[in-house]
Amino acid sequence: MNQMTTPQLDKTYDPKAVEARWYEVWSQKGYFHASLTHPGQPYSIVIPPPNVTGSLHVGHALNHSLQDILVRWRRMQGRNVLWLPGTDHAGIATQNVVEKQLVTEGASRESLGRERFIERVWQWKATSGNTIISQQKQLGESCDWDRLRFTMDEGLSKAVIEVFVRLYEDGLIYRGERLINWCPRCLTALSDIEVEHEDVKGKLYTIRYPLADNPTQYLLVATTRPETMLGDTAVAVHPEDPRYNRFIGQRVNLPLTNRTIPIVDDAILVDREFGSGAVKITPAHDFNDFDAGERHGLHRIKIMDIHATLAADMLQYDARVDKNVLPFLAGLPVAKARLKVEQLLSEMELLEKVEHHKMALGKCYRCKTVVEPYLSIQWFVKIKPLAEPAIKAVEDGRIRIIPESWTNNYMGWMRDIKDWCISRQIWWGHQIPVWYCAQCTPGGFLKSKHDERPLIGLDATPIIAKLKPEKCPKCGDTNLVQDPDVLDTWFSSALWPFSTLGWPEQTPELKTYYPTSTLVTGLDILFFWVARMIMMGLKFTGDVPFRDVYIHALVRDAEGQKMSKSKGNVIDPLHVMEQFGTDALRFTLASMASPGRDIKLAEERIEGYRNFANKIWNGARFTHMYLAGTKELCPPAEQPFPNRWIMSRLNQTIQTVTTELDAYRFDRAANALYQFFWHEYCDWYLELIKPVLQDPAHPHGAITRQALQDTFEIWLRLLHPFMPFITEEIWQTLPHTGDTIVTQPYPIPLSAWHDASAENTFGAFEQSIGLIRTARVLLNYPPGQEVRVFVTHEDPATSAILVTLEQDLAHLGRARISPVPTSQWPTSNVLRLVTGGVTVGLSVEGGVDLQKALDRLVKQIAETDKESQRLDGKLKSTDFVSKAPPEVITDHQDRLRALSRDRAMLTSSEQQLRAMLGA
RNA sequence: GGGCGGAUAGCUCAGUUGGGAGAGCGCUGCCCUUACAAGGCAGAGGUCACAGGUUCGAUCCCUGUUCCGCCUACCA
Repeated sequence: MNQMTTPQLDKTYDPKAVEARWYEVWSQKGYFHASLTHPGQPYSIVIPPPNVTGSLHVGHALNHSLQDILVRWRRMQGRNVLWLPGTDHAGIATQNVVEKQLVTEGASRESLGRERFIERVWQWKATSGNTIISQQKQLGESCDWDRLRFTMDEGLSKAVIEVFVRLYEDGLIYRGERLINWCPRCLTALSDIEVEHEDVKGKLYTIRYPLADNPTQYLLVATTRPETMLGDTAVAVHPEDPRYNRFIGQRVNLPLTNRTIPIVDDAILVDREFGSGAVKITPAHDFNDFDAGERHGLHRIKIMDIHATLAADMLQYDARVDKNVLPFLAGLPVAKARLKVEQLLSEMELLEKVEHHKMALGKCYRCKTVVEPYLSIQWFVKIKPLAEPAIKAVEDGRIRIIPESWTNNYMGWMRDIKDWCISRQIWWGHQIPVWYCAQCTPGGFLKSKHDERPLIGLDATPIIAKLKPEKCPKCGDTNLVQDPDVLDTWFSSALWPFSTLGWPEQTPELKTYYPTSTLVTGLDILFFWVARMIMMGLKFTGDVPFRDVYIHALVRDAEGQKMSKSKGNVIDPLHVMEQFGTDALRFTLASMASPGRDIKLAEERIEGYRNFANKIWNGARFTHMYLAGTKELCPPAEQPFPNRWIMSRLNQTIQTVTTELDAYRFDRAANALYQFFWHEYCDWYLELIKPVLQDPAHPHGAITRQALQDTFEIWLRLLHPFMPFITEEIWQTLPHTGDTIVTQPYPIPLSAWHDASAENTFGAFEQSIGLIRTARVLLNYPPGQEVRVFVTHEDPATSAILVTLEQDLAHLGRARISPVPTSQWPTSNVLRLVTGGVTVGLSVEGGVDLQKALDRLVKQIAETDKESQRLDGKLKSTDFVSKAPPEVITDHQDRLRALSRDRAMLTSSEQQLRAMLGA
C-alpha cells in the first residue's frame, strides 16, 4: 500500500499542468512498449498511417482516440498489446509541398534533378515530418513509439518490391496503354478512386456532321465536350434505330478537319433516347469511346498534351485539323478550346443547339484540378483474382465489419472492382523495380515532345528484378534504364499490417501480432485502403490482416458541413486541447461516436465534458478529505446502505462499460461512466455519506472512508482509457498499489457487489427526497430552512425500510422526519405529495401561497386519470387480454392498481389543500 | 441513374427480441448549503417527418411519399 500524503488540490482542474508531465513519465518508463515475452494474449492494432505532410485534424483525433481507448483497455485487461504507429509518404502531396518550397527559392524539381530532389524530400521529412507524431503524443496516444514506421523505410520498401515482383510473376501486374485519369497539374496518373466527382451545370452541344456523300444532309451529334470532336474517329448510331440505320457504313465530314469518319453501329454505346441518338466516338479522350474504339478497331487520335492543352502537332498531323482554324485552336487549354470550337462551329452554321445539362465532373482529390481521360502507358494490377478471396473473407466472417451495414458497401465495390492503375509519374515514392534494355528495344527510348521524361514504348521488354540487374539477360548489355515511374502510395499502404511487422521476413513480431486484432478507420478510406489491405494480406500472408474493422463516423462542424480549410470551419483539435484539455476532447469524441451517424461537433459539447473533468477533480478533492487510515475489511453484505448501493451501481457500471466496449459502443460506455459518476456517485452517494464522514465518532466512519476511496479508485481505472491524464493524476494521489494506472487491472464485475435490495431501497429513498424537495419549492421554503416532514409508502415493507432511512431522509431532505402512516398525520396544514406509492407530507407554515401546490396536484391527477384510462381501455379489450402475453397483462394490471392508489391519495390531498385555501 | 443512411424536446443525439418516450446542452425559477457557480435543487418542453399496411398493441416491422446527407455511376 502506497499511502500518499493528502495533497492540496486547486479548486479547478488545470489540464495543461498535468498532461505533458504524465506523458513524459509514461514514455520514459516504456509502458507502451510491446514485449514479445508478455504472457498475455496478443492484441494488436496498426494505426492508419497519417500523411507525413499532415497535422492532426479532428478526424485523426477521433480515429486515434478510439484506438487509444481500445488499446489502453486491452492493456489493462492484461493482453499483450501492440499499437503500432507510423506515417505514409503521400507521394503526390509530399512532392507538392517540397516543390512549392523550391519555387520560393527560384528552383524546381527539374533543375535539381531526380536524385537531389529526393534527397531534398528526405531532408524535408527529417525536419517537418514529425509534426503529427508530436501532436499524437499530445493526444495521449499510447503507441509503441519504438516501432514507429514509415512507408519509405528500408524494410517497408523491401516489402513493396517483393510484392511487386511476386504479383508480376503471378501474372497479376501488367503494363499497357490505356485511358487513365490524368491530373494535368500534378502531371500524373490517378487511380479511379483518387478522382472526386462533383455535379456541375454544363452544356450539351448538338453539332451537325455533314454526310460525306451528300453534304447538304447531316447527322446531329450531341456532346458535352465539343473540343474533343477534333479527335473523333467515328460516329455511332443504334443498329435498330430507323432514323439512322440506313447511314451505317457511310462516312461524314468531321467539321473543322480534313478528315471523314465512318458511321458505325453500336448498341452498347448508343442510348436512342438521349440527345439526338447519334454519338461521336473519341477513343483517346473518353472511357466509353475507348471501349467502343476497341470494338470497331478505330484509330485513337490524341489531341492534348500532358497539360491538357491542344497540341499543335497533334492537331495538325494526327487530327488533320483544317489549316484555317488550326491557329485559333493550337495551344489552347481545354476550357478555352471549348469556347473557341463552339464559336467556330456556330460561324459555320454547324451548331444546331446548345442546352443546359447537369453532369459530373472529375477532379483530382489532391489538388481539385479537373482530371482528363488520358491515353498513356501505365502499370496495372489485375484485381479480380485478388478481390475474390477478399470477398470471401468477409462473407465467411473471418473479417467482421462493424457496423455491419457497411458490409454491403464493401461487397458491392469489390464485386465491381476495376484494374488498379499503380504507376505515378512523380519522383517521390517507390520507383518501379523494372528495367529496360535500350539495345533490345527496336525503337529505342524516345524523348516525348511534350514531356521531359523518357518515353518507354510498349515494344520495350521489362526486366523485373528486386535489385538492379547487372546486364540485360538477353543481350548482355549493361546500359539499362529503370522505369521512371513510382508506385501509388496506397500500394505500400496496402501492405501496412504486415510490412510494419517485418514481412517478408518471418519475424517474431509477425508471428505474434499478425493478424492484427482490430482496424479502426473512417469510411472514406474503406476502398482506398481497407479493401486493398485485405487483398494483399490474403495474397501474401495467407491470412486476413485484421479480424475486426471498426468504421467510425466522419466529423463535421456544428452545422453538419464537412470541415475544410477553404470554408474556414475547421475545429483544430490542438486548440481545443489547449482550451478544454485533452481528456475533455477525447471524452467528447468517444461519447459522440454512435455508429452510422456523422458527428456534428460543437464546442459547447467539449466544454460540457471539460466541466465533467472538473467535477471529477472536485470529487477527488472531497475524497482526499476523508481518506481511510488502516485498511478496513468488511464484506459487501454487511456494509451500510449507501455503500451497498454505490457498490452495486459501480458493479453495474463496470458490467455496462465492458460490454459496450466489446461491441465498439464507445458512446454508450462513455455515457455510462458519466451517468454513474455525476448522477449517482456525486449527486447521491457523496451527499449520503457526508454526515458519516463528518462525524469523527460515527460507527460507520472507517468502513465508509474505505468504501469511498475504493469505489473512487476503481472507477478511475474504469475511466482511464477514455481520460488517461486526469485519471492518472488523481489515482496517484489516492492510496494505490503499483506505479501507474496505465498498467493496473481493468475492473471486473463481482457478483458479491450486486445488491438488488439496496437498489430497490434507493428507489424509494430517491422518490421520497424528490417529493420533499419539490414540496419545498412549491411552498417557497428557502433551501436552508428545516421543515417537518411525514413520509410513508403504501407498501408496508417499503414503509418499514423508510423508517430505517430516517437519518438519511432528514439529512438530504433538510427536515425533521416522521416516518409514520398517514393515519397519524395531521389532517390540516400539511401539503401531501404522492408518487409511485410514496406519500410525503410537509407541514405548512402560515402565510405561504398554496396555489402552485394545488396546480401541481390538479395536473398530476389529470395525468394519472389519462394514463389509467389508457390502461383500463386496453385491459377491457377482449383482443388484448386474449392475445397479449400474460406478463404484459399483469404488468398493466399492476400499474393500473398503483395508479389508482396514488390517485386516491392525490384527491384526498387535493381536498385538504382546497380546504386550507378556503380557510 | 443506382445504392446506403438519416428525419425523436429549442439544439445535438440515445432508444436491438414491437407493450409506460430518454440524455447532454440550452431555457425558466430558487440557491455563493465547507468537493465543485466549470456548481446545487426544482421545473417547463415532444400528434417520435407524412400517408397507408401488419398486429390485441407500432418511435420500433412492411410499403409508398417528402426533405436532408453520403457513397457510387459512362447517359454522350
